[in-house]
Amino acid sequence: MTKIMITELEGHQENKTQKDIVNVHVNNGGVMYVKVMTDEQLETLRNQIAVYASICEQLVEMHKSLTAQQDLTGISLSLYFSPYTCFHGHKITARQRWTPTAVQLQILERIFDQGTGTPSKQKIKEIASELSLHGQISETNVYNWFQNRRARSKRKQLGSSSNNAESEQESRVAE
Amino acid sequence: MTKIMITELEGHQENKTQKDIVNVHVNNGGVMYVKVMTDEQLETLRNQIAVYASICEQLVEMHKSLTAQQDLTGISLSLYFSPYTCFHGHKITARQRWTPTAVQLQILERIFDQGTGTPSKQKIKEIASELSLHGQISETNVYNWFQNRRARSKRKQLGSSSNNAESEQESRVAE
DNA sequence: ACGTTATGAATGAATG
DNA sequence: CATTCATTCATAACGT
Repeated sequence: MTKIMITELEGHQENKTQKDIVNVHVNNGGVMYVKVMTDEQLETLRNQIAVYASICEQLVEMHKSLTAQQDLTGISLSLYFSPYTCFHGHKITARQRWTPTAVQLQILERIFDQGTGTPSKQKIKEIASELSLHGQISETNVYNWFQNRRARSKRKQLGSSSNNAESEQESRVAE
Repeated sequence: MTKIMITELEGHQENKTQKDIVNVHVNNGGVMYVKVMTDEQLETLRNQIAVYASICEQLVEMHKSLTAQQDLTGISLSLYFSPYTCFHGHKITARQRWTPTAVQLQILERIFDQGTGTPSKQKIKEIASELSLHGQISETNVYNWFQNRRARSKRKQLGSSSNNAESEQESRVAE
């Protein structure tokens, strides 16, 4: 039976409608930060994941049938996923600025985490080449990404190390 | 200051591997059940969703190449969904966002109007420090505020003068 | 309750 | 690199 004392931070707002992910002190032993969420929020998360699961399944099915029979001219597109759930704005916009796809991001993060800090020119070329398999990308994009990523992770470091006394006041949700 | 007593349900597990979303009693007023999760767990959820996103994209790619090869008439699945969608930067949480109090806003506006445009790092610190007397605030908040304030006041200028650019929140038609 | 607007925050790119 | 700018997403606030 673990008891946790939750003290709501920043009481500067009277009518907090449903801001309810708060930081939490665990007072048994150390100090541990956890999130608190309502059933509703958790439900939302579950739904989001469920939607993905559903989409994935449908796509897999689709792919299977496609590869199985080649002559299916009328594949019923019953596999519409209703985009309103998770993808609230399925705009068909042509963005002018590059946005990494999920796959690309994953790869980039992985490389970044390997700590091989400096991405040499050669390296950049390679990465860009690999990433181009998963979507439009240029070497400049890769370069910028690493620049920004490093800078921002650094900034985060400094910011958090400022004054971490145990005062319950601090400890805003990490950015 | 709301105090919440968390008692872990079914304490039949010592080494809580990662089943540790527990129910919670709120003892102020009514009884409210919420879940508690560590950052780590939240991260896990995020990753799960990210993985789904990744898989989905890959599947879409697969499908695209398949349909491309085989000239399947009428099967143009526009499976495109914006990568921005739900987890812009893998953020899932209902992020709580800072909202300046009236007093804070007043002060900020005043400083902004003084035209001392660039708020240096040091300045930011001071301002944040002062504003913290009037409510929860972080240096990042201050930084962002000035950033946004400047950008938007500038945009307004431009918009009113010559051709009216689209408002900030438009959605542009695809290519 | 629900759609709109205002605005805090995230981030790709540019600039020094 | 360090900062700044520009654009866009996401949501608090607000009107209906």
